[in-house]
Amino acid sequence: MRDKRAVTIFDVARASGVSYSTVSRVLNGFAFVKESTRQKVLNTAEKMGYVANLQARSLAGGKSQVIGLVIPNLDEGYVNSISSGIDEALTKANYDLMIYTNKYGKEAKYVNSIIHGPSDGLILLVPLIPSSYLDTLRHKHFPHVLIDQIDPSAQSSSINSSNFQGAYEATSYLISLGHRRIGFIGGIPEIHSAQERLKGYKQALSDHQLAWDESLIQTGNFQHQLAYENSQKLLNLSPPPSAIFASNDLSAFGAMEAIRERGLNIPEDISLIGFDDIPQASISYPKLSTVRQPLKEMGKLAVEMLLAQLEQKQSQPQQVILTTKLVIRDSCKGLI
Amino acid sequence: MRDKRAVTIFDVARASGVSYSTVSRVLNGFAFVKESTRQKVLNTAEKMGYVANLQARSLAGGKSQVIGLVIPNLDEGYVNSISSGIDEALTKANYDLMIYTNKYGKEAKYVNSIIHGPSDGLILLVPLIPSSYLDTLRHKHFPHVLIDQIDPSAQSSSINSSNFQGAYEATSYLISLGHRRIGFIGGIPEIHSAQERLKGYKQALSDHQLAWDESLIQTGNFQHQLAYENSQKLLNLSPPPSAIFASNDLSAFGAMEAIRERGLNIPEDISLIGFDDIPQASISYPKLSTVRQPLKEMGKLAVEMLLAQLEQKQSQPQQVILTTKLVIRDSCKGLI
DNA sequence: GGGTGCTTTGCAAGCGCTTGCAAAATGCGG
DNA sequence: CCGCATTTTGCAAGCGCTTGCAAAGCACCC
Repeated sequence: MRDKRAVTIFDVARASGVSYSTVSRVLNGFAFVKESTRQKVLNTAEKMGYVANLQARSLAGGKSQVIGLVIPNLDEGYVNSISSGIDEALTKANYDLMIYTNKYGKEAKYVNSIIHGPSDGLILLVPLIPSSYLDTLRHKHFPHVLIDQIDPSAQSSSINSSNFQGAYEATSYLISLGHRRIGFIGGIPEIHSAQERLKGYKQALSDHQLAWDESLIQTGNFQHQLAYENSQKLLNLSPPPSAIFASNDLSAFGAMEAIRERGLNIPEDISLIGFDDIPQASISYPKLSTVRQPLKEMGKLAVEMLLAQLEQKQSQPQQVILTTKLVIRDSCKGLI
Repeated sequence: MRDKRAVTIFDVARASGVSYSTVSRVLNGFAFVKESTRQKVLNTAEKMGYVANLQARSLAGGKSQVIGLVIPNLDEGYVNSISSGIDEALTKANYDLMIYTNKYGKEAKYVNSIIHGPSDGLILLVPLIPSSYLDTLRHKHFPHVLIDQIDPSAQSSSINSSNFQGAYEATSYLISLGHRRIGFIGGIPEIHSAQERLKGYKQALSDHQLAWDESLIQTGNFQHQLAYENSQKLLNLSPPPSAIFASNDLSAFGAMEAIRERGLNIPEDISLIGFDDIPQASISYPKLSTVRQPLKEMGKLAVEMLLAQLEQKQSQPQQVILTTKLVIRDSCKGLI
């Protein structure tokens, strides 16, 4: 079994000749502690190798220095890039990270255990979250931030990127290249970002006086496999589209596979553009043109907003929208 | 601020007319509780929406149901696949996951805080870990499992895959295809798995009476960029190798890029094989032949071994080696 | 030298839970 | 129906920490 004996504030207190509450106050950066005392305590603590017991601290009503992160899963590029940004920011702020995975579609019924868990706050990076979940969070005044999710009531802080705008630009770019029949592979229809991307696509078409053709629009799920199948359908149309806009990079890769299977070349025979700019996009072949979401940035910002809540600096929920950027690489080409 | 009021065992105890310690025992699956009492308590707890306060439980000496995972970072395919396996197994066993990132090379000086943190046990998925770190873990009898790491003293449980064997097979496969000049892109030389893969490569060559040529062996770091540069060097040799074996898939993708930049085709002009079989390998172009490590499996097994330790079922450290498997896809071709 | 108004420190209680120990129930044989 | 061995239960202490409250120090003034 695990040995638990460790240096406690009592030990530190004894060693530095003060009371344990003074030690506690020093450790928590409390005011009203004489500077000389503070130094003395800090030194002995350091010397004795004191390390705070976070569960005790948390139990007693203090902060646990743990932030929870709810994500759909651990092995998806998009989520990982954001998580990585979160992790970096958290590390810098001296917080630990607790990860709760929650597969798409699986009821997120664990709010309660999370709230009663060690986390001081929660970052939700799950696109489809039941509103009951959010209600609980708000009702208990549990600090949280939403990523890639719109809160219709605007009662929770959230971070999104300009999905509409990005999709609009991507589509416009294809149009400017001369494409007129542009296939669209959507994401999960219930998800806000997916809806926005579709809207952006449609808007760009109509702004350029192009009627959009329902048969060119495929409903997807942000995954490789379905995008692959959807692309096959697109390719079966006559005439097939001369370009495809996939709602995320993963789907774009699915499209790539389908296109290649037909013996077609990207971008010579068909142009392809994605959304996200996950790391793979820049090392695929051909390198994928895509709409970049500032993924790490989103994670970092989420942490900042959450910590601001924790420090009571910011009480009003904020809705932030980060701008996307068209990244042109090698997967699109002008129509001759 | 966060509202903390929650249902405690006292509430449950009162409501079901027993003492709080009885409730505690029921909740912990203790023997010596009358079946009828158990049922009654369980029911009221359920009804009242009781959820255990893990920090309190852990403070009081119980289990926290949290496992710590130390990984280099959050956005790398190989690590994520394993982590994903860990997460699934943990979820199934009703444990939560605490993630500690620890960039390659950065001193892992946080053992102490982890040990004093909420984790009941620790999985270390960091290839380069200072032995002082391990010493602390062992000294404190803190349950832990190593992944992809050899413990020379065999005092810690560890999980590895057959790196030597896998590299041997990959190389032999290339040889059987007629290749004689096979470039090798290594991993971080200090890391055991990297060493084993190099050994496997060399052994395969010498078993086939091929002298190995130092200029064909490049020292890498498992990353895309360096592999790209190393591949350029390889390609500059005269004659260049007709095949390249990269120590991991990420490096293989770096090689792909370099090869393509020369206007060469894979596998027509040059064959390429990787190691790991991360998800991208099967959707790249061409699809990458590689040596599959059972990544998820490794994660799952790590959890099992750790939980066995926690339940004191297994006290002897175990060293497990999982077998790799050659996965032949489209990136290798016989020499004409 | 005593009073006043700070600043600094210490004590005690309590966060929600586990667990050793002792007390209460229960069962069984006689 | 009693005594004794077991099975169940309850009590108290304690895990390491925060924090309200009160006591102690201290500087300064009259």
